[in-house]
Amino acid sequence: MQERSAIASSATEDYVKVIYSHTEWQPEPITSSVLAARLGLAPSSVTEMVKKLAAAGLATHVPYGAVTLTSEGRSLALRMLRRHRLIETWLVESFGYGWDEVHDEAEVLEHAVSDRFLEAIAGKLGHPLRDPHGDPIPRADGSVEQPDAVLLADAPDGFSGPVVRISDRDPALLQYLGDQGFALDSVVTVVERRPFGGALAVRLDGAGFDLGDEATRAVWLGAGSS
Amino acid sequence: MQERSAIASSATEDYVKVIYSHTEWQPEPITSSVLAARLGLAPSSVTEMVKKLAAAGLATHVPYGAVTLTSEGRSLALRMLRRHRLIETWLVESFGYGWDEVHDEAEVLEHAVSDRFLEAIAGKLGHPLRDPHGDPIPRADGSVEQPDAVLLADAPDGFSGPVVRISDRDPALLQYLGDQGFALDSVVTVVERRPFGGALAVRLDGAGFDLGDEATRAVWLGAGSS
DNA sequence: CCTATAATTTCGGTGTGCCGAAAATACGTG
DNA sequence: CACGTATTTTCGGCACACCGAAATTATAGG
Repeated sequence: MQERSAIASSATEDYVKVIYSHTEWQPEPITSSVLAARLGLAPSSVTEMVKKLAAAGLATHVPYGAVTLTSEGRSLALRMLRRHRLIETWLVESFGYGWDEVHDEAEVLEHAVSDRFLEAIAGKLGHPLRDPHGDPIPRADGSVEQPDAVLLADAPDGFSGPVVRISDRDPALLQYLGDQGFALDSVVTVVERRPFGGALAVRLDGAGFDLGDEATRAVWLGAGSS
Repeated sequence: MQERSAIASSATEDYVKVIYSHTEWQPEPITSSVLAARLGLAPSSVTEMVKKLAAAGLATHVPYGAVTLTSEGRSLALRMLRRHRLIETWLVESFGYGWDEVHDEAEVLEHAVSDRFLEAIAGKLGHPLRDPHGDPIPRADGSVEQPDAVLLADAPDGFSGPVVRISDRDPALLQYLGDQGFALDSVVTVVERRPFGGALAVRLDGAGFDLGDEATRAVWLGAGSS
């Protein structure tokens, strides 16, 4: 029998969160090198730490292969995502942070606040189910509403639908998209895909512009029409 | 020339805060063993860490003697006290925490929140100058209003004055005093000092009771009358 | 002033989490 | 299928902050 839910270190919480987050966007499990890149660490550090996660019963690891979470690891990850996203929502709603400014603050606070405190802010916010970027906020019991959505990069020409989610990975991109008028629920229409891997022409609030590869792979559109 | 204000570790912040706090109550500088006791650490750990504080230009240390802060150390300490006390105030005002419940949460958050965040809550609270225990909150520029007050243990018989400060060191004591009706600004009158180091009889809101040594050395009364 | 006791420091050691360099393994291409 | 490249792991090391045991220094009482 493994150690039953010993208190996880801040590092452990970060690893687990990143491992889980990856599967939110991509079905394939994450590899060491991607994990290292996301965490900004050397690959060797990741290998070592993943071994510890496995020893703690939070992850399983095929040597030279992928890293997967156990159900215990997944539940810790969901707990951390709930914390991160509730805190982000709260910073925007109650403190006037912009959606491009919340990430770093939430990154620190998610490890620091108590459950009591967290649930207090959840209550104040009316137990929201999505954060300022449209990311779903797991409930305290670990259940999540995964919105079905199509990546803007994958949307067919003519497709039109509301923005339901925007990746918060790159604050600069968030700021740029915000400046262009992108917001949750604003309706985007795919006008034309420029040939040879070029930009994607879209229309938003009547105005049209081109989006590069990075941007179109960071925006999800909800149920719409072709 | 020393390292100019490199970012202090959480441990450093704690040491400096405790060293400073001690001088708030007692004029003599703190010794290693008291520091160790306050921090809940082994004396040997403290010796070692104090050496690092000295190397960082935050403290000076006479071997086998006292630990004192440099002006740089003092300013870091004041910064941490401002954080701690603002957060405590905020937890009470905005989250319904009791004054005996805020300490642990604040202890963690004080190392985690950004300056931007801290000043946002300071603004929300109207830039208060004292926390729920009556402890003075340093201003952002490092200045502090030290209320002049007399320790209940030192007050003469017949002395009467408002509670201006209660030590937050022992949550259980805070809870007890709260239950007895003690609050900031409630007026306490010293009735009689029982002989042979006995309890102190006081009167509060018409009711009278005896307080032991520990309690009378945790309560300060403001300008009053004998 | 000298000694017993108390406070402090030194010393060797621990756990966590990180790194770079070198070795091991996997994988695509010819 | 064999070989070169890319990925992953192993290994030795480091910084931080902690510990207990042993050695050192301070201090109070006789």
